[in-house]
Amino acid sequence: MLIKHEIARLVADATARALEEGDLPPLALPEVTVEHPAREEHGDYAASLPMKLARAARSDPLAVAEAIARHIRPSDAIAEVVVAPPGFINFRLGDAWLARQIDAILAQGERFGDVPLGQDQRFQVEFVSANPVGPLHVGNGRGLAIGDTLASVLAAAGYAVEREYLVNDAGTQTETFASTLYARYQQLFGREVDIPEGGYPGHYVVELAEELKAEQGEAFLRPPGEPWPPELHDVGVAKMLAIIRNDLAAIGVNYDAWFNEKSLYTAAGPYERAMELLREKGVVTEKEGAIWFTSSALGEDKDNVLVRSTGSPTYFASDIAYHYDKFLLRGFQRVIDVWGADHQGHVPRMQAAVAALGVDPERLDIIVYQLVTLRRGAEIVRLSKRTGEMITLGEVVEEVGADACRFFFLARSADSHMDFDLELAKEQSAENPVYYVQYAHARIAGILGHAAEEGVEYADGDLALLTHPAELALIRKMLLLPEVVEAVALTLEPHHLPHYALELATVFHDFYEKCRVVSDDLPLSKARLKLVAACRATLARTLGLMGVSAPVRM
RNA sequence: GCCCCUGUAGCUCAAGCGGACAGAGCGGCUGCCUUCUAAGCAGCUGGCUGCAGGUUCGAGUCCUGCCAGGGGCACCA
Repeated sequence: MLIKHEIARLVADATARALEEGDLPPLALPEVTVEHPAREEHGDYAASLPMKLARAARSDPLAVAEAIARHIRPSDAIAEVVVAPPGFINFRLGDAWLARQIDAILAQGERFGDVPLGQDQRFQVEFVSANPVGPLHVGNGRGLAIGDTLASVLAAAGYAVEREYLVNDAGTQTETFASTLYARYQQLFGREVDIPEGGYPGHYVVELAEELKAEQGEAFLRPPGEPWPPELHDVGVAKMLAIIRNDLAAIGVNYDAWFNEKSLYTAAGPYERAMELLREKGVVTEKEGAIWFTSSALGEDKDNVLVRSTGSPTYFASDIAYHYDKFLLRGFQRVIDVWGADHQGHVPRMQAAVAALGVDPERLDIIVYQLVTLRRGAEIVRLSKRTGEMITLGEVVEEVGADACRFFFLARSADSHMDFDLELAKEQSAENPVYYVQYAHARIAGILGHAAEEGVEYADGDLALLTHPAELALIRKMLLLPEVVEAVALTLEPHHLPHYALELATVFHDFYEKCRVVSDDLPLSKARLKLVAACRATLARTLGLMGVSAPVRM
C-alpha cells in the first residue's frame, strides 16, 4: 500500500477512536485523504480533515486537529506528527525509513511505479484512428502521445490494456480519396481530368499515383469517362495506410489491434446487430426517408441520422456499431477513446447511443484534446488535410525528434490549446526539457559505468549512511512515482507524468552537484550507488511510460 | 443564437477532491568545469491568476454574469 494511503488510514483510524472515546462529538466521517504540503517545513503529507470537521464538531479546527492527532498510532515510517494552524495535521517521514525504501525500489527494478488499481480488467484505448486518406498531421501526434501513454499507465496500474486503431475504410472519405487517386493516375497518362470536388489536393496523392504507375503500369486505367476500377480503392487505402503505419513506427507506437470499419458490415455482423438492438430499445424512427436515432427524447439537442435516405449508414451509425463491437462482442470493461476537439460535438450523442445499447456510459471515457496550432515563428501553418500544403507528423518527428515530440505533446493538459512552434522546437532542441530528464538518466549510467570500471560492488551497501538532505530529497521524489501513476490512471490526465519527470531530474541534478557518488569513502560510495541505481530505474520507468527513450550516453 | 475548451510572469505551460506564502521551463542579467557527463548547478529578474459579483473558515480551482480567443452545431467524418 502506498504510504499516502497508509497515512490517510492512520488519520481515519485516529478520528474513529477520538469519536469512540468522546474526544470529538458524534459526526459523520468523510473520506479521508492526505495531500502534499506546498512548503517543505510542513512535512511530507498533510491532512486537512480537522478543518472539514470543525463545523460539524462545533469546535475550533485546531482543537479538532489536536484531538485527532492524540490518537494517531505510531508508525515506523513517520518520524513526526505536528498540528499546525489553522487546523492541519502534518506528517514527516523518517530518514531511516526513507533510506530503506531504496531496497524496495531496487527489488522492483523497472516495475517500480506499478500500482494495484486494477485486477486485469480488460481496457481498450483507441487513439489516432485517422482516416487513411492522407498522412498523419501534428494533431494526430498529440492524440498519439496521449493515447499511447494512457495505455502504458493503465497497464502499470494493473489493467489488461489493448491499443487499437480504427481504420475508416468504409466511408465516403476513402471513396473520394480513391477518386482523387484515379484522377492523378489518369493525369500521368496525359488525360486532362481534374481531381473531384472535395477531393484531396495534396501532392502525396500524385506520388501515390506515380508509385501505382511504376508498379502496375496502366493496369488500373479505364476508358476515358468510365468510373475507376473498384480494386483501386483498397490498393490506394493500403498504400496510404502503409505510410501512416510507417509514421507511427517512427514515433514508436505499437498497436495491439487494427480494426477495419468494413468488418462491421458483414452479414449479421455488428452493424446489423447494433441497429436491431436500437430498434428493440425503441430509440429509432424513420422520417424523410432516413432512419434516425431519437436522441432528443434522451435529452440531446436533436435527433441524429443513422441511415441516409440513400440507404448508406452515417459515420455515427458506424461508430455505434463499432462500440457495440467493443462492449457487447469483445467485452471490454472500459473503453477510452481519444478524439480531437473537432469531434467534441459527437461526444454527447455517442454517450447517449452507448447508454441506449444498454451499456453503462461510465464505461466509456472520451478524452477530447484541443487542437494544435502549428507555426513556424509567426507564420501559422494550416492543419487541414484538404489543403494541398501541410506539414506531416513524420516531417515534424524528423525535424524535432520522436522523444521531444512526445514529451512536448504530453506536457500540456488535453484541455489546453497548444501552439507547436517548429522553429522554437528546433532552436531549443538542446534546451528542451526532455533532454534535461534524459541527461539525468545518462549521467547515472555514466556513474554506474565508472563504478564498474573501478571495480566497486555495491550490493551490500548500507543504506543507513544516506542522511544528506539531497539524498533524502531524491528518495522522497522517487517514492512519488507510484502516486503519479495512480493519479494518471484515475484522472486519465497523462500530462502529470512529464512534470513529474522534470521534478525528479531536477532533484537528481541537485544531488549530483552536492554529493560525489564514487569517492574514497567506500561505504558511502556503495550506499550512494544503490541510491543512483534506484534513481536510474525510476527515471527509466517514467520515461518508458511516456514512450521516451532512456539513453545511456548523450 | 446554442454547446464544449481556454484566458495564470515578456513567451510556452503547471498547480491531484477547494487548502498553508500561485510554481517550472524558455528569454534577460551575474557567477561556477585539474573531479562520476557544464545538455549541469547557484543567484537575480519577473504576477491585480481576463473583468465584476457570489458560495466558503479558506477560491487560480466551485456558481452567476460579462469580455476575448479556439472548436463544434450536416442525410461530412
